[in-house]
Amino acid sequence: MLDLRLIREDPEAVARGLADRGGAELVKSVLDLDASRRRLVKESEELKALKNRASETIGQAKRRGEDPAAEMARMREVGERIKALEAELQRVDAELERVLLQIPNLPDPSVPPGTTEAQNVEVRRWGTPRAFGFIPRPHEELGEALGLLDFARAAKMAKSRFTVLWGAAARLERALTQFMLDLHTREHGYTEVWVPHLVNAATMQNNGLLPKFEEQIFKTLEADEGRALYMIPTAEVPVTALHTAEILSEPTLPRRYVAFTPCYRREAGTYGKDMKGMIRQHQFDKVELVKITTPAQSNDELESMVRNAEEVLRRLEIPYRVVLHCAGDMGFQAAKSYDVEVWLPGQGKFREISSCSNCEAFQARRAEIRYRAASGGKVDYCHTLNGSGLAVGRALIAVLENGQETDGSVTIPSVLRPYMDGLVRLTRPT
RNA sequence: GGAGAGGUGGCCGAGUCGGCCGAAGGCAGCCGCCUGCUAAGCGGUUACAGGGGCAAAACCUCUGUCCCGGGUUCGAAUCCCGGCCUCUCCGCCA
Repeated sequence: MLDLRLIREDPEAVARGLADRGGAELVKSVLDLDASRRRLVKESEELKALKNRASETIGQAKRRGEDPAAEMARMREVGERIKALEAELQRVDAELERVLLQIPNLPDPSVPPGTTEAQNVEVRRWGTPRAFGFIPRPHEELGEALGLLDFARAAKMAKSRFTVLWGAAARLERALTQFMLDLHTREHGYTEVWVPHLVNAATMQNNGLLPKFEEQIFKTLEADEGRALYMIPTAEVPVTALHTAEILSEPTLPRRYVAFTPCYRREAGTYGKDMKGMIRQHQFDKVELVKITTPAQSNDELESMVRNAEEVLRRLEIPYRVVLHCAGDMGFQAAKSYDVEVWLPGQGKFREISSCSNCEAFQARRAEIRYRAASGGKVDYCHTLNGSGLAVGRALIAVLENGQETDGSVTIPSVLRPYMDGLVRLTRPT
């Protein structure tokens, strides 16, 4: 959610910032609603002040043994008027919030303009794709041939976009997870947290996922609809929510958290897209990085977060590139975001394996995550950042495709072998 | 799931038959004084949000907030209803 005050004070700048991402047309209605809201607040507060003063004198009169009946009757009427004003105010507030929730975050000044993927900017590349000497196969072929990935059985018990991992593949999933968590906790200074995988509607809304992305999220069925829980589409949701409605002290910032959770996504509207293999699943594992910082720290912390995500692929010795999103290609909550794209020889292209975003105060404002400045004691909103460090399923794909050999076996990156009892190669079990 | 108890400021804790309670007292923090010794004493001070005034900061003022949401009342931390959470006992359970 954007700062209402900013919209009020400089609506043109806000509209300009939103030009590439949509929502600019909503600025006008925010302004109108805000104006009527303030009118209503003013009037009802004046009446309340009047009423409070009168109640005071009524109390005093009663204690003196007088009968302030006339005054009481008058205040009864004032009370009715206040009630009416508040009903109207509630309506306007709800509408204002509804509109505000539709507006995406403002891009950081360093974000390139543009409306589509084509205007994203590649910032750097690392590693050289292997020369295979044969045509590298996509992971789903490799995995099925090795008896490690089982799409048919997953579809039988659930539906498409689910996968069963057998034996060494299941182990590899766990090894990757463990490796990433160890790297981030031991070397990058993150604190590991374990969090709920189902959260309430308020938490989803504070994050920015509701109401905009309701159709992308799995939801539990409750007799009382208002108490439904949502399966997290990413650990970003519960981890960022950790400090909801808290005031953190500046010296404890930045907070750096890492969490491992499964992620659940409906993938509505992606029919036909990435249907093969386990690129796009309803359920996948992810190691997520979250930071809570002061406004001054956040952009530096974004840079180091991307580096932390990249480091995973460097240690796995898998090529990748880093892309800076243009304004129009960013997620709803992001002010600036980088994708790390891993090289997938089976597809012959780079595919997103991590997305690191600085949401600035967009989420913090909704969730009321604040900090008290070390000097001066001022309270202000924190900035929140999140990034995958990394998507485990896609990392597994990358390991399979990049490590494949002529005979269809797969060489395991050396950094993972300690987590696999020293296993060097995945081969077809005999 | 059943029965009971409870949710007050950074923490502890008091709030009578609803008014003078944004809330006693203690602790902690901050500022100052005093003191010359690893401490104590004295005085003051310390919540958050929103609106208005101000070019703005300081500041002034109003409103709201004693778990949350409704209600009763001229007036509610105090009464009523609903919800959430915590604790104890029982049941069930990985």
